[in-house]
Amino acid sequence: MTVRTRIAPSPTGDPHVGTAYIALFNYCFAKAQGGEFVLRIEDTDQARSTSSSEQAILDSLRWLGLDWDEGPDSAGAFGPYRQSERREIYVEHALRLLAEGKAFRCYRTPAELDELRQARREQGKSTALKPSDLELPLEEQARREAAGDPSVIRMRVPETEGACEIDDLLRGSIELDWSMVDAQILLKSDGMPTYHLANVVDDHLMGISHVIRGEEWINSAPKHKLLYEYFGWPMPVLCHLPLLRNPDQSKLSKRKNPTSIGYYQRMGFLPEALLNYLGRMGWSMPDEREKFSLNDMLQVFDIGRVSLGGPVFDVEKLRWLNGLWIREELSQEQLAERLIAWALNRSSLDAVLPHLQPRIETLSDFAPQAAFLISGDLKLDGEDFDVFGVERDAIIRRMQFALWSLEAIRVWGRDAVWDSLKALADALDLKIRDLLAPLFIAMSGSRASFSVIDAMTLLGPDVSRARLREAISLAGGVSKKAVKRLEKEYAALQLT
RNA sequence: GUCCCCUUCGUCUAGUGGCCUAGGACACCGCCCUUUCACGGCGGGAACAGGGGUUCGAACCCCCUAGGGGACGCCA
Repeated sequence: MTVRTRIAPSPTGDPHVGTAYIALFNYCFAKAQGGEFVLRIEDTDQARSTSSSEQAILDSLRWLGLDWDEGPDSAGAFGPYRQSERREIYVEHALRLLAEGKAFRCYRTPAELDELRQARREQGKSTALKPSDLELPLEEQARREAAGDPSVIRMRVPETEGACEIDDLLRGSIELDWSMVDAQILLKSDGMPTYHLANVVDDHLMGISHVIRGEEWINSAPKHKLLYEYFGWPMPVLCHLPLLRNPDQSKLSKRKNPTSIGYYQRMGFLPEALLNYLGRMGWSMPDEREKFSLNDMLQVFDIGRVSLGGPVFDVEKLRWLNGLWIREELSQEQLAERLIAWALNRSSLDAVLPHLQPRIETLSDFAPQAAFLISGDLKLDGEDFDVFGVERDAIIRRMQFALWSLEAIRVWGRDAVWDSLKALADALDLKIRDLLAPLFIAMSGSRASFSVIDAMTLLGPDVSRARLREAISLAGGVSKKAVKRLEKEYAALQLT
């Protein structure tokens, strides 16, 4: 048996706890039965993937203690790898379907697609576009081809009434209506495959027997099943896990909850405890123990014990569990080692001291001045942001824009932070000092500190962003409506 | 809007037709321990979404309703 986790690198480079959650269950399912657990990196979207964001994911999973097998990939190479390097494989398979009449070339422009979807919506039908909606007459195809217009390859899907039956390991049989299934793009105009093509081709070539993924994929299962049929390949067993939720029940998102693994790492959670907690999401030990190790979980793992309701990720309970691990599983020596490795090591000090040495008069001044770098919560409230002689709304706006700028940074570092904030200040026609002032408060909890740029560099991307999000919310937050308005204004700044 | 999935204390969950007067954990409250605060111990309030069936018997099986979530992209 071979089970794989597909991972899409996050554009902001911060590996999501949801990713680790899925990976954990894939890992346990495979390993508990002596199978193989392999990783697959999705990088078919150029906007998302960078080698650093991929590396961040691999590092996070290793930190948690999840290791993967070096399974064979579709080209016979080993280990997690970049899909873009194997682009010919997907092109080949797409052309094969095209030759067999199971796919077709589509020259429709985005504007045409909008129009078609709009028309269907007005008729009260689903917006799923079918081959008959999309396929142009041969002469027109030839004309657009000759004109050098871009084209994609789409799959042919049934246009008749009826449902596709999907078997789910946890839910049994699910019937999905074909009318909801659109003529999915398989190969984009840039020659890269979409998830749907890449996923099916890879899984087959890698001999994947079980696919355990998030619930959000249920609706596209018919496309995958159809592709397996088109290629004449056996279908792997599907298993859809519930989605992790915010306290308000919506899908876990960084706006409402810290979601990056790096954040929890930087906040001083033990990897064992975080993994343990994820193992309690929708799953339980047969004896209902709360604290267990990955190995404990492996010994008794039964995928049938997954409960289907979407679990809310509760940081309070995670803190409690982490405390249990610290108290019960670590000797004093081990705790000392953890602390040293976590923050009090030589290289952290070397990074901080250049900023503090000029500012301290006694060694004991070090603690209060460095406190904000290693503490979790800053104990701020909204009024802390009223000291600039600028209205609260304007402050929030600046902080939100700054957050978006910081989220766009791929490789975190002093220059990257500076460049992005300087560009933002220029675009807003603000002095950099005025843009940075509220960020000082957000990052350090005080106005008297060393350079906020340096502080963010030291705090790292996850904590910096989380503190800024927290500050925005403390200062009053941004309503859904306001977000839309601000997004427009931000886009209009034309930052790159 | 259309389709799909889901529904046990505020939250994570146990429960797969009789062991359920529904158990455990977080959080909360009270008491004990303690020079303080934690930790620890003991105790408390707190849930089967609603309505119909099936059955001798339903948290558990079926149907309807309601609520929540997800999906409807040249994102994954």
